[in-house]
Amino acid sequence: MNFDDQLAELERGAQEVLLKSDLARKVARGKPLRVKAGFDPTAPDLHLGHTVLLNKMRQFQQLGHEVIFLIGDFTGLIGDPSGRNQTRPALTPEEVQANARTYERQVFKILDPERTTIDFNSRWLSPMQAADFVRLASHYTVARMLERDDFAKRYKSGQSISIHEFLYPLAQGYDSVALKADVELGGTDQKFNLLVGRQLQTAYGQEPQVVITLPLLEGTDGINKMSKSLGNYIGIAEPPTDMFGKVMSVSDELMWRYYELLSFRPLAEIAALRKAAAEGRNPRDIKLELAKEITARFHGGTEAERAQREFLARVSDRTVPADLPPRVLQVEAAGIKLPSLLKAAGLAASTSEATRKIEEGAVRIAGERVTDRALLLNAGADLVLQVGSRRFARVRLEPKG
RNA sequence: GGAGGGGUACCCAAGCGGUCAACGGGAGCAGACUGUAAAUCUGCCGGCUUACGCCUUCGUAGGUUCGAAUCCUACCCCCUCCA
Repeated sequence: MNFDDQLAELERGAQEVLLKSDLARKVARGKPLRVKAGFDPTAPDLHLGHTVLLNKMRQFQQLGHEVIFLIGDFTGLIGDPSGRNQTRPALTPEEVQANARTYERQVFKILDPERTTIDFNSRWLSPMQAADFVRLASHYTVARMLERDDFAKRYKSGQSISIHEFLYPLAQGYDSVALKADVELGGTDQKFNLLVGRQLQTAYGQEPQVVITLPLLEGTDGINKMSKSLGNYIGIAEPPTDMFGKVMSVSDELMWRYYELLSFRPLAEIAALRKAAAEGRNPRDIKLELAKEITARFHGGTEAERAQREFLARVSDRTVPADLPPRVLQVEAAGIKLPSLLKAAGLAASTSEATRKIEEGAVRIAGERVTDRALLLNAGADLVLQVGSRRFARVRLEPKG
């Protein structure tokens, strides 16, 4: 890949590159760059939102650069005040290690293990003496600290800012010094912290790192950023059919955003897809390709194909999934009433809910809509139950005792 | 340390002695529509029920009352202002 293409590739999808000229100069040297990205030691359940960053790291790797996956176990003690997060409970070293292993397992679906170094910032931050921290703190000013938007807002509105919160950006910035980072990647919400790194590197006599911020991916609702707590996420460890279905459930508009940030396709190809859509190609088919690409990334091509077939069968043709694991339920000799059965099969949270769903016409047995809430099912039956278009169960009823 | 405000179902938020399982909004679920969605419209949205009803819920624990989310007492928690 030539120089210009390489630069274009690295800037793809980025919100900001500070400074582009620095990046060009560093790349032009032809030596592998040290690319750093920090991760919180908590919440090791990664979702697609996290992978925007990982994808960028991967791009660097493909161009021959070295990536440092930094786990902020020390800074985790502080708790990032970005976006006014609550103080997090301190994790034990064992928990941090366990989380790190979970990260590794998930992260190497995207990153190249050969070109990835996993590191912990406690390695250099823990041994620091109080005097070292004083020295570190001397390189930054209160005025600059208060430039950060959330600090500024809180200060202005009279909300408290603990001194230790100032230490977070400093510690994170110092990580770049310790690692001699050439590039640091992060979400747009990290911009301030990343820039502190540049400042501190200069103060410690190093060449400042290039800061690349990446946009925060919207969740499946298309409004809020993807997050586990909002329930609008697509986890990278989710089963293929769920993953496929969730990608398909995003709006047409959001699909293009996902293409831009999650697909590995060249930009030219994506442009071609847009053109096709504008000329009347069914957006559903374009979305299928996206869903397949993403599912294949985490589960392999075969599973992705299967998930697609399943999706089309279930949603387009409204048939039940092929390989439902059968469940055996014990029932009284007199049989079991439908609402109780739905609850026992895990398709409804309560018999009350089950009753409502039956009356709403949402319940099907073997594909046939059932509206009789008093329906009695007897032992010996082998049933495929369905609530709505998404919840299925196969149950075999056996007499109790 | 002083003064004041508040804790209601998943979230926000009304209610301020009975008509309250509790207005309204959001989220969620379902039906219709569709290209799978999104949007829109409609319904549901504590539990149990042989559908007649029954049971539990409004920070916690007591009390007053025929009757309390609503009044009283104590306690716990949160917030704001002053110091």
